[in-house]
Amino acid sequence: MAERYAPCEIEAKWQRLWAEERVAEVDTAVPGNEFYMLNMYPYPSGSRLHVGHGRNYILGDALYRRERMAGRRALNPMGWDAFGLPAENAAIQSGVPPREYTLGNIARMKEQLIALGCLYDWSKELALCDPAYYRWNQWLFLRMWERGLAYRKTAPVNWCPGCRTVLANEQVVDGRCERSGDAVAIRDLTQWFFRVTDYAERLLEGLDRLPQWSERVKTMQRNWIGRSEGAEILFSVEGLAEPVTVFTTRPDTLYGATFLALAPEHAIVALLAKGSGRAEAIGDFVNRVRHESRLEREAEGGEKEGLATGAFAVNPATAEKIPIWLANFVLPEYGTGAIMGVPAHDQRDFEFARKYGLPIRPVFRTAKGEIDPGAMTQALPHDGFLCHSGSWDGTPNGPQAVRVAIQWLEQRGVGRGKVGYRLRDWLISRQRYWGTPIPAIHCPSCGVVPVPDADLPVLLPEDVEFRGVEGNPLEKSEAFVNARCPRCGGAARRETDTMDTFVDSSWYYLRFLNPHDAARMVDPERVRRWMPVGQYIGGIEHAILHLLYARFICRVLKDLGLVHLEEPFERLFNQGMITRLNAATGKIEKMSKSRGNTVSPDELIARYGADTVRLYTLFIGPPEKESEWSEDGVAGAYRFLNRVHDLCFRVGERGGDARPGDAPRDTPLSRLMHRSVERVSDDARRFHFHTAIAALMEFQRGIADALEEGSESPATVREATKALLQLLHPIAPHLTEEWWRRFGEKGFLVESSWPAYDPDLATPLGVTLVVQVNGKVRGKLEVARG
RNA sequence: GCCGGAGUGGCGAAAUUGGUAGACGCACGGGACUUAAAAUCCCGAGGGCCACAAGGCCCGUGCCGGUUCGAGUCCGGCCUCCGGCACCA
Repeated sequence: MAERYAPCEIEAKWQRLWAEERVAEVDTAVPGNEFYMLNMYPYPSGSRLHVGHGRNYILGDALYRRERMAGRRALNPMGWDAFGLPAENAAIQSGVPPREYTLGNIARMKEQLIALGCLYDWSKELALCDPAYYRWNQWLFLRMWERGLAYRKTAPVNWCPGCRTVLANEQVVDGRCERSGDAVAIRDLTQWFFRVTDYAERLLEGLDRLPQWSERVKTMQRNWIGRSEGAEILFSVEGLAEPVTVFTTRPDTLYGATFLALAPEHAIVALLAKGSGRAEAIGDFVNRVRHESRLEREAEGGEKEGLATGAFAVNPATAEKIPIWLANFVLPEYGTGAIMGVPAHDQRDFEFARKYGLPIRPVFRTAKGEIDPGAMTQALPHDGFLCHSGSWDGTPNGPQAVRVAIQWLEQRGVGRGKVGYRLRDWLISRQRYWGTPIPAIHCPSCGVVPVPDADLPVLLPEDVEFRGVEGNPLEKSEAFVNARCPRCGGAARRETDTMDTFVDSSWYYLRFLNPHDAARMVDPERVRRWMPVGQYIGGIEHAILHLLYARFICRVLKDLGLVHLEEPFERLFNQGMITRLNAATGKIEKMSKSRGNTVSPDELIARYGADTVRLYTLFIGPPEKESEWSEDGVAGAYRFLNRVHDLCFRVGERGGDARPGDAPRDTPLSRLMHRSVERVSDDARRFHFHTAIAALMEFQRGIADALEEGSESPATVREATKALLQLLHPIAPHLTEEWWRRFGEKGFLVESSWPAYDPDLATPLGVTLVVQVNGKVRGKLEVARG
């Protein structure tokens, strides 16, 4: 009579034993070559605390176990990225203070992770909302400020007049506040930035040294940085002392520039309006464009809107007066916020010129000759040879033409070659309570003054109220806001902006090495031993922002002499998201708390056990792909574990006590074993646990059949069964530990060595030869290898 | 709109390098065991056509086209869905 598989008892027992005997403890002082950790950052949901899908954690844990079994050093710490909007919104909605809400979520999720059998080294646990952690955000900020890498400038924000607060883009729906429904206004605020653009070139170059990152992510990052070579050209403006600077990638088309277009936000607009006699029309236009929400303005390839300022600039090449326009499609953040309009050769400029009756002048002559501008229906390609371009005439299109133009500009002092980037500086200010306070003090006489290191951390006050209608609660805390100027000692006002949570998550991986070090941010010696992170796992939604910021901060730390490396993550794996139908929107969306479509693992664990949940989660499909959550296959996963349990029981009953080496080497079952070890090892290496599981299912069936038929020696069956347990262990750790011990092994299975295989025995004896005629299968032959 | 990715049976999927499309599961159908049911085990199955049968033929990896002896895989053009977003001059 077979024994029943009782997952709850087995799992509770092993979770207790692992904790008591401290399996996961790894001394960071010991050099190692692998370092596993988990990305805890499902932006933009903002919540770093829920167990939404669990696959991230199970994937990470399975890899960690595989590495341990392979005898390689691995560290599996857990960090909680616990600042963010959801905690603050929860406070507003329910009255629970953000800290309480956050710590409660951490405690609950920790329980869930332990219940899933994840082996974290809890001695290295971090919470990023802990002052012991965020004080180092502040310390880093001060070092960056000293070096000019942190600075202030104005930037527009979404302002909700009803809530008297700044809204995240996510909170603006159709130009209205998602909570109050008020129309959202654009306001200019002076805010803090990190000068990530100074690192654009280094961030771009570094991608070439990351062979173990997917091309997919590297391409996205390259496009995001958006390097483009071109030139800045100075256009003098009638009646003004200062010229307008324009960035263009095609300085060679300068002779075809028939107008200038400025972003309505451009600093010079106010000056132009003053002398123009149409200040009112200009003011209206600027206002209108600025109140188009950013999304509207940037979306839908929208309608080109423009207004002539009445002012004129001089084209430095032709010496002609050309009109200065304002245009909604020129963005203040890119380049210089001003462009030269070359309608003959740029589609957007062409549409704009047609709409407003501006001249179109081709400056390239193609094989077909010149084209009548009036007959054009779209912009011409840059093709052929320059014409109508003075001394540049006859230069062929391409880098040469650009060089000729730049040389000409530089000789006359009206422009220069320039590399432009699409990347913009990182706005880190948030007008919110639940984040790292920015360590600055506004003094009426000394200006903006840094908080001295000795006064860190600047603590978030706890005695604040959340009602969601008075703006940032920090501003209401007298005890927080009222400060002494560190320089003159006079009464001053503390900065109330807090930091973007991406600052926290940009360096936490380093902190796992010295989580309780009160004296310094990072420990360079341990960094030298452990870094870079051997394997980083995170959702594909972080392909750009988080990973770029983390690479940026790592470079800053290197420049500060704190770390020796520029690239923190040697190998990157981006798992796809688990999606699920959102009942509220009727759409299939990524599972996230802010979208309210998460699934808790508790119920499934209670019904089938953690091993089944892990097995099923990994069996869904390839982890790099997104997949839609469904529980249809859970029962099948459970059945498989039952079969394994049953097999082990029967082998234990009849298997004898064969010793290693007793088993004959070359039998069908031993060949299957070697083949299975090979398949599972290869699949696990490339994160394809789902096909590894398929191989394990075939392996289990093979052993069971051999046992049933009595075709193999007890020693071979027992050896194969133990190999099955080892291969299955990263996926279903509890059941496999249980049988490993029952088969008389001492110590933990997770500490055993990963089975090796003999390539000769892993190769099938026979091969199928397929006969194809014209690509169609016409026959098959079974033949012996060789 | 821009950048990146995906689309294969009723469903999740496999095919790592251009060479047997659908492994392994779910759901389903049939059978064994049982007084019965559950559980378990065994068998079946992409679609269509021909055949009493063994078996044979055709079609089939989102759509249209191309390269190749041969395409799920490579190339060009579309459609739909997902992620990111800042009209990139």
